[in-house]
Amino acid sequence: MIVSTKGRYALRVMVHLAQHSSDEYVPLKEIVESEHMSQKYLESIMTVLSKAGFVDAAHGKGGGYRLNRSPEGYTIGSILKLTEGSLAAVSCTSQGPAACDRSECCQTKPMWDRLDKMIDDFFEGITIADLLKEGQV
Amino acid sequence: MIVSTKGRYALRVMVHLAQHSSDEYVPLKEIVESEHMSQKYLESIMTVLSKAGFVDAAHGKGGGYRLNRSPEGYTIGSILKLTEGSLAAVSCTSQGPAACDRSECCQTKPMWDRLDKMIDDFFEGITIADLLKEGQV
DNA sequence: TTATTACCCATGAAAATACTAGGTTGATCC
DNA sequence: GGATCAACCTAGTATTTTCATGGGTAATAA
Repeated sequence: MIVSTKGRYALRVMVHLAQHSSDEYVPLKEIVESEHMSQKYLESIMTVLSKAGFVDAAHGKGGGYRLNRSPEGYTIGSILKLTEGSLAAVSCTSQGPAACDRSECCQTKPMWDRLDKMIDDFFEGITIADLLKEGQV
Repeated sequence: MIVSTKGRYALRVMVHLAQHSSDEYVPLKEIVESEHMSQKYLESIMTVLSKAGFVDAAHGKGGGYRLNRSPEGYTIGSILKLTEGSLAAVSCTSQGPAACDRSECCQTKPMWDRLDKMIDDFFEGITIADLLKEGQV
């Protein structure tokens, strides 16, 4: 598994915010109800997104979260890297070159590097805006 | 993480067998020493490869494991699917369509499907023979 | 000042991962 | 036919990751 619920929830929340966009803040409670997620779990994810400047947050009545860019401004890769930490398909490549002491003689290392590159390109080539379109088949 | 040590060990063993090929059997002990792996852990992986008919096994003195096809006959995908069970990047897609009850309305599902397809094509397009070449840079 | 909503910190159950331990079966060599 | 070698089988276990839960605090609006 390359992407856990953490990253998937983050994406779905961003899509939800994009769909219900305007200048209004959307409270977490509403998202949780319509997407059937755990509120407490989502809170911890939203804090990360908020601290990283991906969303604006507002306390109190009428508060909640909202996007601060257009949906085109968020790549899937940027969101997943933030919430998942890394998108590496194997541990050999997730911590930089030093993670594997056999990297110089390992016959499989070049393949993992190519895979990582391919996955990174894939996610960096898709934005939240693309997901909105994709749903309207 | 999409590929655990289990699958990575399996690949490295297959590469090792391909490199030391002939009609001779290679005992696990030798592989473990040259690749620095846990013997007992590898045993459990080899049993899977053996039962699936990927390698021949022989007991006793002069025994061990050997490939029963040419290196071109093994795709990386076939080995990883066997040892890892699945290569799905997200749980939504790993158990077939039924795994996610929101798949019909989910905006992200088509993306996961495309990712899975891409990863599958990647691994099915590489064989053990390719890895042998890759190491000789 | 009360309701609402984000934020913070700690804890925990369940599953997956990466082994470890000890014994059994089958083949070869002397 | 006994010693040795190496695959095979069953079970257990420590560690880590995942996916939350619970309780409280801080900021904002009506």
